[in-house]
Amino acid sequence: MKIIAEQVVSVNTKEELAKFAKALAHPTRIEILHLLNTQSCCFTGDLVEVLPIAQSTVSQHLKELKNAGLIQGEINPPKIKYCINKENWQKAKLLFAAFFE
Amino acid sequence: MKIIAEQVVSVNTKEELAKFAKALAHPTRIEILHLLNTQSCCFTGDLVEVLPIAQSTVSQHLKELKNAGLIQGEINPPKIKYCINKENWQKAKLLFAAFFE
DNA sequence: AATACCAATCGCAAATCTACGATAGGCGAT
DNA sequence: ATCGCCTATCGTAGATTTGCGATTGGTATT
Repeated sequence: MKIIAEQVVSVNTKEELAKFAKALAHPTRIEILHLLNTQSCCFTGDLVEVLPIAQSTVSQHLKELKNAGLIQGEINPPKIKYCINKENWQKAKLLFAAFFE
Repeated sequence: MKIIAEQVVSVNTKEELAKFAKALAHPTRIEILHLLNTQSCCFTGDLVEVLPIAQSTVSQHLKELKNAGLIQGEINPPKIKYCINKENWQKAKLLFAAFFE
């Protein structure tokens, strides 16, 4: 057995990293995040216009990104404006950077 | 429409990033990569010993990491030694870093 | 040649993901 | 109150993922 037993990456970190990675594990979600990150914010309708998929599917992807904590929505009647959740974005950035050393 | 049309992230980059993210999208695979990255290399059996899952499942995870290009196996009869694929590891590191800015 | 060991693959079941159209709900404008 | 717009949710279908035990295949060793 040549594996060092001590757990250098905590269970929580490991799972948190996997959660963020899962959110990024689809080209559409990568694109959404990239658009939000370069555009500051935008409405669901704007995304639907740009992406080659149905509105309901876009909504689902947004929901996943929201659940992962990477974006947040703000009601701006009658639209909903989505932005990067900067706090968690930074967290994810640091986790990935640390993971890759 | 407030979205800038030009595609800053190419389709290929987008898909490559998603591919790497998918490989990282499971706590077990995060742990395997972390072990390999801190241990240089190790055998499948070593991983099976440490991870709380069946040998066949470990083998499956290793296969996915191999397919994503993040690890490589080298035959060392009668065992197989797995290592980080440094070239792609670096590539992934840079892609994630660029994505998060 | 027979045996033992290690790891990959097969076959299967359950769970999750992706996508869509249809429907529902919230809010402003008429 | 009604209409129209925007977005979330529902229901569903098909694909993919995750996990396991059992089996197979490859490589020393006996």
